[in-house]
Amino acid sequence: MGGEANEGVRLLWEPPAKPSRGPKPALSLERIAAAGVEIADAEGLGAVSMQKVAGLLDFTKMSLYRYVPGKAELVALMVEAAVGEPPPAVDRPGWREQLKDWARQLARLFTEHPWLLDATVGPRVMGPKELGWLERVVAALDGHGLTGPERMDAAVLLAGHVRGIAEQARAARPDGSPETELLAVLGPLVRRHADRFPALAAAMSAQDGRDQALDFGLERILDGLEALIARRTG
Amino acid sequence: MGGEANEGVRLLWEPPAKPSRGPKPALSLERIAAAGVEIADAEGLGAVSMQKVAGLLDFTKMSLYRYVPGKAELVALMVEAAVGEPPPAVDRPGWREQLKDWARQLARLFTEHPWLLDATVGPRVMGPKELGWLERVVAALDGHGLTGPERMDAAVLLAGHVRGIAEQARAARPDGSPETELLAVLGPLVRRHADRFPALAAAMSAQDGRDQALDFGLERILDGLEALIARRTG
DNA sequence: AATTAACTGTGTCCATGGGACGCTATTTAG
DNA sequence: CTAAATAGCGTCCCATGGACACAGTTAATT
Repeated sequence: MGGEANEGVRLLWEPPAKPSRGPKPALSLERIAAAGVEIADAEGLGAVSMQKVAGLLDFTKMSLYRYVPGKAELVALMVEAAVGEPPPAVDRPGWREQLKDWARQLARLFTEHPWLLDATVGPRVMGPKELGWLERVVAALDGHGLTGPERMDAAVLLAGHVRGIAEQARAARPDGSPETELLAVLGPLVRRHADRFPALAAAMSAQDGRDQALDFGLERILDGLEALIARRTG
Repeated sequence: MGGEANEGVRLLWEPPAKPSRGPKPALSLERIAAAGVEIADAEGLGAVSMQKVAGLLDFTKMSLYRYVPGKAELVALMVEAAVGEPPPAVDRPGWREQLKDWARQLARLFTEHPWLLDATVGPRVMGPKELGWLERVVAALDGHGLTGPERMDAAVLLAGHVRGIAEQARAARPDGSPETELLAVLGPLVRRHADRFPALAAAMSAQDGRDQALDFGLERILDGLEALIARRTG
């Protein structure tokens, strides 16, 4: 319980100020985070343990604690490493294109690192890179008559949608994981209990490409924002 | 790894068919799930262990395994118990009011059981109650010109938004938890690096009630859906 | 009523996980 | 050259999820 949140903040926001005396560190936060990401990409966040990360680097578990206060901070570093610098603003001018591009980039991120979904639940301190992403989307909405909180709310709305879609996409993926692909089990379940879930049974009858869901919600959100912006500026 | 997903499905979807011979079970899935929910409500999902749940019921850890194949299934039962029967459709007629009410109810659920946010990440089998909630929202959209997949996508969109808001609300809550309330740490951070996050710094300058965020996104989504429906039916 | 099969609750054991602590080796400021 | 500071490591502890075998209990069958 004594995680001392301040430590985590410093680790994410301030370069670790290399010491003058003593042996040279053989590791670095970057290498440690990269090793964690590698494991998480391959086997999921659950497979990331101090042991495994250290093992991948040919060090012992306890060595890592010279660099990282605890596992929570390791995961935070992994998130920053995986998120990376926010993609440069696309040169197309409209806010709508900007947001659409941003959402697609974010979706790609969740596809490449599905464990980000697990690593970014719950109260946590965001790092500069993650905040950079947020900055990008809020900036894209500048100067269209929305208030500050409204711009933030719009960002949360967009991010929440992408998250939801990514989660659903992950569940549907075969993955090689022992999870009998969820759709394969949920579909028959709904059909077997069609009396209790008539609307679901009807809605699930048609099959279509999965990527539709991202764009569908995206267009709805953008339409809604456009309506508000028109009301404000017109 | 041998979780045998089928077991979990049966546990959620088929009543456990009480045996004819042998001693009467002193416990029940309901009591076990309730105990788990009690602990999670009080101390978070991380505090839920077989030991603690069993201890709360004055049983030993291993007794639970007579009822539940493993911890994953325990959590699934807890989710079903916490989610409860979907709220009855409100009697106001419009789909818009229906969806608004549904979203608010879901938000209330996440407020009362914040650990639901942790328990409902990642691929998992949904129980009948959870599917009942989904059914409600899909049903509300019946007969307005949307295709089946579109209705599903709309549901995911709405649920994703509520989730995102709930997550953000939880992070802002003081909680008594040792987490230095995130906003209190993130605000100054953004302000200190205002050069790197100009849009964020500007957007965060104004403070307002937190509940705005839920309704803001909700109205945007509903506006977007309304535009689509108008296009389809008009 | 006696037998027996099925079932319940439990005690013991193991592997894995995060983390505390102290020791030794190394490097550089003075 | 010496001493302070720091790096990596070995050992220990505790909590957790779970396997497994065992003894007590109950009801269907004989």
